[in-house]
Amino acid sequence: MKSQLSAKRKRIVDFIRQFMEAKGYPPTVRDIQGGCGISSTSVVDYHLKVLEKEGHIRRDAEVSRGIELLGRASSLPKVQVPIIGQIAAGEPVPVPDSETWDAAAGADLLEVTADLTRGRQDIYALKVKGMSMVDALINDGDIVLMQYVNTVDNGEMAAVWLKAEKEATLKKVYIEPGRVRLQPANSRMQPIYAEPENVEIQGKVIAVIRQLGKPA
Amino acid sequence: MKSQLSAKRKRIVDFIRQFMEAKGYPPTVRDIQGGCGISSTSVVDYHLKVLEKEGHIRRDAEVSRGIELLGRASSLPKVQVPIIGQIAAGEPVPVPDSETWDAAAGADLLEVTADLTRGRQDIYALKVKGMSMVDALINDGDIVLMQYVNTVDNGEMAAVWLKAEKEATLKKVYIEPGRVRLQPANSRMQPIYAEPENVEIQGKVIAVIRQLGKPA
DNA sequence: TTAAAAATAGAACAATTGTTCTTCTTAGGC
DNA sequence: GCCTAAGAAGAACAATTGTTCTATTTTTAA
Repeated sequence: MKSQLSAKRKRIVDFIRQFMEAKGYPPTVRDIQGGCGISSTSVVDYHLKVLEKEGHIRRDAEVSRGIELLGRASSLPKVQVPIIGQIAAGEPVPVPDSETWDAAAGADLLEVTADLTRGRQDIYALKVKGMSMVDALINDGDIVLMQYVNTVDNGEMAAVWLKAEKEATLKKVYIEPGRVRLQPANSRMQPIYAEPENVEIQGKVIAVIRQLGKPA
Repeated sequence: MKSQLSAKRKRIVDFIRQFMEAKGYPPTVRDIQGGCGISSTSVVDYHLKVLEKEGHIRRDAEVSRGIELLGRASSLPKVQVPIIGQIAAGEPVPVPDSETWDAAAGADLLEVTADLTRGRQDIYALKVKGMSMVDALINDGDIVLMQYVNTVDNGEMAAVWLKAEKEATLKKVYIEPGRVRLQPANSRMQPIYAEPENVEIQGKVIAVIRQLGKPA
């Protein structure tokens, strides 16, 4: 149902998008009139009616600024995730506290679409430092999205703190009788085993994001 | 400047957010009045004035629905990236064509925030199949964001098609005198060398996204 | 060329909607 | 109690803004 846009109507849609971005609310018919160099409000209304029929916008009758851009741009909400620190082999893993998710708290924020977090709560992010996690297929500089939990299901990847060794690592965790098996994500590599008392789950790994060719 | 919200004002802010999500445009004073069970428009105006002074919203005077939520919505635009196929060791790498970025073209779309693509154009995505890319620290099921280019700078990671071997791989590419060095991202591993005629750059790797614990 | 469809113009109207004014109630500090 | 500030109520007003009507021009198709 969504046919191709004529030049003028594409201009109108673009204008609505820009206006929305700049102001936070949609333009009026007269805003569009001025912004697109159209000489009458009735012409704007005419094109808006066509755009609605073609499925590019949705309009609410008799409602001021009652225009919504469709084209499934607005579907997925964004989530802001605080980057609370870095994870490195020899350092304790930063853990979120009650203030971590206060909007005011000024930490670095990463913005991701909600499909990455799948609507989960208590999400935070850590920046990976060093090459010690390559067995988990995680590189220096990667961002790991974490969920703050103290237990994980078998096979889920978690940030693990090995108390005796004072070492942080990212591994798939399997609870086995009398021991915990820590399995690298790279299944070609060998697991290591640890005493249950020696293992502290610091959080569950939800996703990994790597940007290549970063500036310094 | 952003003090804590009283119960009633928190309700108003939440209502504005929900209304915005549902309708695509902000509510009127009277919408808020009805939605929050307030008995007079002047009371709504009173609270909106306070919310603006406290920095939670921005208002445009004399403008209908002239309310913008601040704080969140740092308004990084989102980008829709088509997932045009999969990349596996023994298969040719899908390359985008002119129709790939037509909004209408129905392929799977991945939505990411623009900071991931850094505003680059001609971005597409591939789903990694198989374990053959683990030397690039890329796992089965990962999504790689690609930019459609035929040449890369030294050290950038690219999707490479080795014509003779009929094999696809993701490697860092270094042009050297008389040969091309293909270096795994895992720097502990050894590079391989190829004839320049045997190397076809299919695209540059911009980012890697991995979701853990996916449903089937 | 000619007729139909698409697009444009200008104006007037009516509904929506922000603003303001006055009065009243409630809550907390002294 | 008495005071001040915050909050609430209702109504009236004025600006904003969507809608509609008729007439005209341009484009498209036969």
